Amino acid sequence: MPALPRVIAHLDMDAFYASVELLRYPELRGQPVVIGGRSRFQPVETRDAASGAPTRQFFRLRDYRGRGVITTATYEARALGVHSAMGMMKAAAKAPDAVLLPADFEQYRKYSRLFKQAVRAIAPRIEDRGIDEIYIDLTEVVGARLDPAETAPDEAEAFWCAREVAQELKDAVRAATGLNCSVGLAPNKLVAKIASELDKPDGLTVVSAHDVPIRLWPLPVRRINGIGPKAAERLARLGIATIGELAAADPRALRARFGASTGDWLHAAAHGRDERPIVTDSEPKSISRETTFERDLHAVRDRAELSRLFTALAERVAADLQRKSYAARTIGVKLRFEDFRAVTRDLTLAEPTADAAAIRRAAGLCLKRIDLSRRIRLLGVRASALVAHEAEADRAF
DNA sequence: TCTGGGGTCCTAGGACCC
DNA sequence: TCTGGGGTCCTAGGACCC
Repeated sequence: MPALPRVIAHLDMDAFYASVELLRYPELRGQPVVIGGRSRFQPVETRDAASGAPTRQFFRLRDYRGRGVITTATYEARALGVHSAMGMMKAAAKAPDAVLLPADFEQYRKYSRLFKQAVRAIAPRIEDRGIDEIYIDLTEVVGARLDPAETAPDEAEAFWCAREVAQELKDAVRAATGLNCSVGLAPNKLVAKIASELDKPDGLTVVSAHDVPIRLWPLPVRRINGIGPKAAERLARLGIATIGELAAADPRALRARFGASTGDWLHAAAHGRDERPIVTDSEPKSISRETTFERDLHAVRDRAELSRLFTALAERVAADLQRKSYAARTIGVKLRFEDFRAVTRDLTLAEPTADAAAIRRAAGLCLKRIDLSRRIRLLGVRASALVAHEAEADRAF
């Protein structure tokens, strides 16, 4: 029996948070809409002065005051130059009339479960990559559909069949949620991820191994998942801007500049090579809560407020641990100062805990090891070295 | 008026052990 | 030219991703 060619899909929901909001507020369809900022910018339900008909009053980006970044923007807002991770005030300068909505993660998680269920019903081998994207191993689904009399299915046939499956996945997601997604099909995760972005929104894009030079090589190196701003900058200094230029670079030179492991990875990635398997189940490694203050706080002058916020964070971490049935052996804190520099401290305990008071105590010990003379803009509490923790009720028997 | 919140993975040094 | 060498745990920071 010949080995089936591997077929991996990357499925990415289109402007996910914003699209979920448009289901709730269909009157905003076609308008620039951004999600982000503080939760007080909720739409206000009112009545039309003349007719008495109920209407909604939305905040506009120009109304926003305070800290925060854009989480998601509709394609209409992106056309105005607004992108996720952009500061709210900068976005407001570009698109003052864009409608502003605060994030509603409970709602997004609900739609996330819905679309993943719809996919799982067709193709069960799924790797979760966050709330709005997944990898899917379609190898066996495709193998089961190909003619069993076929002795040696080739890559072209496999992708022909996979394209049909992918269209079914898109239809099923749409039926379950009313939302569009984009799918990339490729021999591995790395290429599938890039492929899913090529025809967004509502795309379905195949990039086979044979297509890599035509489809991938003209793209900037930043499109490779794992090459961020720092690596792209270092590559640019070597005169490497595109994936093709990276593919043509001397592997020995890459190893010399980036180290053996990263150098080899860069070379393989540029050639579209990636053997990583689909990981269908994984345990969390850490659970954390953090908050950026409306204004920078001082350890002495704002002691009471900081202490209250610190306790609240510890309590939220404890609640998250208990809800997910984990206990943590390591507790840590994170601070960001007014100059945006971040520091972390952590402490490993003798016994794992999920208790709010114990977490607060350990976090307090961590905090004592930090110089608190500068003003603070962010405070966080983190639990790691997690161990599965039976609920008390279960353990009693 | 700069720059969220929740994560993962990697590196690197020191402690400690055999 | 010598100063042994692995392995694991803990801690801190940083790059990167969604």
